[in-house]
Amino acid sequence: MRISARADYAVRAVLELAVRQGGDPVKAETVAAAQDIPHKFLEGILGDLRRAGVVDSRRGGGGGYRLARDAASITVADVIRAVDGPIVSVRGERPTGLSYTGSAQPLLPLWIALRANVRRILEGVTVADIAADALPDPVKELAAEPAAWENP
Amino acid sequence: MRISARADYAVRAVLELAVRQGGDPVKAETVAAAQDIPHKFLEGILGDLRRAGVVDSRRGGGGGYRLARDAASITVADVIRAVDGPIVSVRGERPTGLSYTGSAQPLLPLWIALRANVRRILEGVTVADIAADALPDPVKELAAEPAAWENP
DNA sequence: TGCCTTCCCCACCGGTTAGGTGGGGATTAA
DNA sequence: TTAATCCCCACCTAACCGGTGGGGAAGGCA
Repeated sequence: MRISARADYAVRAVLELAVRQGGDPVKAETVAAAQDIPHKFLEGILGDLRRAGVVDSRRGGGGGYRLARDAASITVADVIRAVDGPIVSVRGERPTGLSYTGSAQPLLPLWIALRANVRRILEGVTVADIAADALPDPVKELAAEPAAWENP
Repeated sequence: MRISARADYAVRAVLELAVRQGGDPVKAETVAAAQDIPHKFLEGILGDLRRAGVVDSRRGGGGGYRLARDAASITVADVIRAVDGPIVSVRGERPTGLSYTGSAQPLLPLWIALRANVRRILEGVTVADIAADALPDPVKELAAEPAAWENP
């Protein structure tokens, strides 16, 4: 279960747009420098985010990117789906597309529960939350447990 | 966030050993046929599980595999770690190995919380639970929500 | 002692993905 | 008209995923 570089970069890019909200559009180059993301790679990511309706763009001098809607209405799940597609997959398929037989049958509800649990986090945190350094309480509680920081 | 074929196969293989517990060792070929897993591919997976101390093996006629300990003490997380390494990674690294600066700083606790949440599921479900078709209540509740079955 | 069975190790392989780069065209502001 | 900026496409290398094949090592049995 890996968070890809694209996903990580995308969240950071959107975040960078969020904290510069209100002013002029922000150039891809500016975002790239601020977050230390390869410029051309970031352009592809921003293209995905635009097609998904997360950001808006304007070309030409003084152009750049800005959020397409309020930061409080953009969840981390939105961003990740925009660049990576489905959040959780098993062997490349959505859990609902699987079929198990015999004793393996309870595996399906297990994967479904896992996905629901992941969504609970990623759909419950907005870009505004992160920008304000104010993660929702349930998330803060999870991160506060010392065990969560251990690598078993 | 994908569950690899290796992980899926590994859980199903261990499960197959669990339901045949008590008798003779089970041949890889038998597990492969029962769970429709490519035989040679499965052998590699069983090797990983053996090295991780999840299963025991015996060679020669009448040989095969069996669980190394009680099914109730083997969690799904144990099995997945045995074949795929760390459960959650960001850009190939463990979350604790990351460093974010500036406005992206709250990303670290977010990934940590995400990992903790995933672990809660995978470490909370044992092979015995699945074999008995008796998933823990919290998992059952998650899977019972209709929204968990939708593909947004 | 052979012989059969089964695991065990290693090498390889084709296709996909991840991560990244480069060039040039389209659009817009000044 | 010119400079800036996004936009699209092609490409590239390395790694990974899923899978296969051959042969050797260990164990049971006659």
